[in-house]
Amino acid sequence: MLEVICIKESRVPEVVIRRLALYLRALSQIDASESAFVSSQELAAKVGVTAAQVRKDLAMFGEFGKQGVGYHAGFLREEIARILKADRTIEFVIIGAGELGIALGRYTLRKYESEQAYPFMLTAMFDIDPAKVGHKVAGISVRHISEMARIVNERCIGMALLTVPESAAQSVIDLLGETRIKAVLNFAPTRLVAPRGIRVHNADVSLDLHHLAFFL
Amino acid sequence: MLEVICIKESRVPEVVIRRLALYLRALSQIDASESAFVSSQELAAKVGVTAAQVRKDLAMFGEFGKQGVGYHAGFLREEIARILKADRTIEFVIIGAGELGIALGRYTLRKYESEQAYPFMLTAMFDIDPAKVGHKVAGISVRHISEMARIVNERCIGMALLTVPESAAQSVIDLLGETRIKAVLNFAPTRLVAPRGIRVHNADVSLDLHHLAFFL
DNA sequence: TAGATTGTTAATCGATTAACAATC
DNA sequence: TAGATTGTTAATCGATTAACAATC
Repeated sequence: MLEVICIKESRVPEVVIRRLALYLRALSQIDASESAFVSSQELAAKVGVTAAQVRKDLAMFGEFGKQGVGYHAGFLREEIARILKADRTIEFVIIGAGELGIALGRYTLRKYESEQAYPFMLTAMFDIDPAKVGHKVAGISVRHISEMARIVNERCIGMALLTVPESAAQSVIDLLGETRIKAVLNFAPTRLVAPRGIRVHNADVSLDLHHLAFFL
Repeated sequence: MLEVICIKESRVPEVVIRRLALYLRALSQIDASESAFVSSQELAAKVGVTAAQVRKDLAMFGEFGKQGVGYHAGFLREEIARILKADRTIEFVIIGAGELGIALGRYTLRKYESEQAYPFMLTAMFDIDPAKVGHKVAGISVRHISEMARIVNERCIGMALLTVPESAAQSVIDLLGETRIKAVLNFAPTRLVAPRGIRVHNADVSLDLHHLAFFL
């Protein structure tokens, strides 16, 4: 007789992670001002989901509440931040120093400097165009793409924003396969074949526009 | 005996609409070059879903294929474009002429001018800052927010991109309640309470970053 | 203790996948 | 006709909601 030992593949649905980010944001807003405890009901109302869903989502990661009382807002915020790795500084790079890349670079750097708990720090920007190399974006120099792999690996950077033209996106992500980059946010309107070990999310404005136009 | 006439509330799941936009993009790419017909299998492979899903999605809107043959690529592209309202020019405005607003304005205008079938046309930009009013973005003048309602209504514009700071986003969308705007793409990192009849989608980079950081 | 709210199990709902008769 | 592929129905899967015992 064969006993199969099933390793509980603790698979967390994507939607749960996304909602966790919403809970974190809501908790960051109430923490200081209101009472020290929040119920799943209150948190749910702020985020726009059901109380049962809040409890279910949190239950995937542990027991954070007290029966009859609710969740300690500060503690829950810290725990969710830990789960989402937002309790440490996350360095990232931007590849593609066009208008969108520069706008996102300035935006995130400003947030990092002004918001206490904002964890994402832009560390470097890259472009293939020699005319752009050397240009400074909010204090960060744009470097040539050929330096990318070395710099990313030296500084152990795991995250990249991809703001290159559609035609360049696939070749850039192929380059990233040789680096420590593990997560990529792709702004190019194209489906990328990701190298093994790299997770790609798409932030495609054209797709959002098409989606919205359906409701006109 | 009472006969209940059930109006088939043709509720289309959000994910289906999103995939429709992906099918449209894939079809636009193959149309000219390859064979005139595509099977659900081929289309599925290009988009990264199953063939059954392609057929199921399309079946929600009609019968577009021929058994044993597949779908005529050009015809299917036109039909999906019609469903997504991408068969006509969709005028939209950008509210908030900061860096992100300007970058998105230039990006979409360039696409509109260079891509044959790109349906989204930026018609006006607005800001509350008098220093920004009058400035031109790729030929489009930035106007004061106080002119927004009048211009949007005169030109029957239904779509808006919201690129104002988080603190201003809710008051702007309240203003939109008085206009013909029906769909809003919100870039501010905050949940908006939409006026009746307005559909809001969020394009929140911070949320995407949190989501991705989970996988580091 | 009494009231409230969690964590969890069971019921429901909806979306995806598989399968196949219809038919080009 | 024979082979292929659709449109659709049934089976599966997974996520959401409801309900409630446990307990603060």
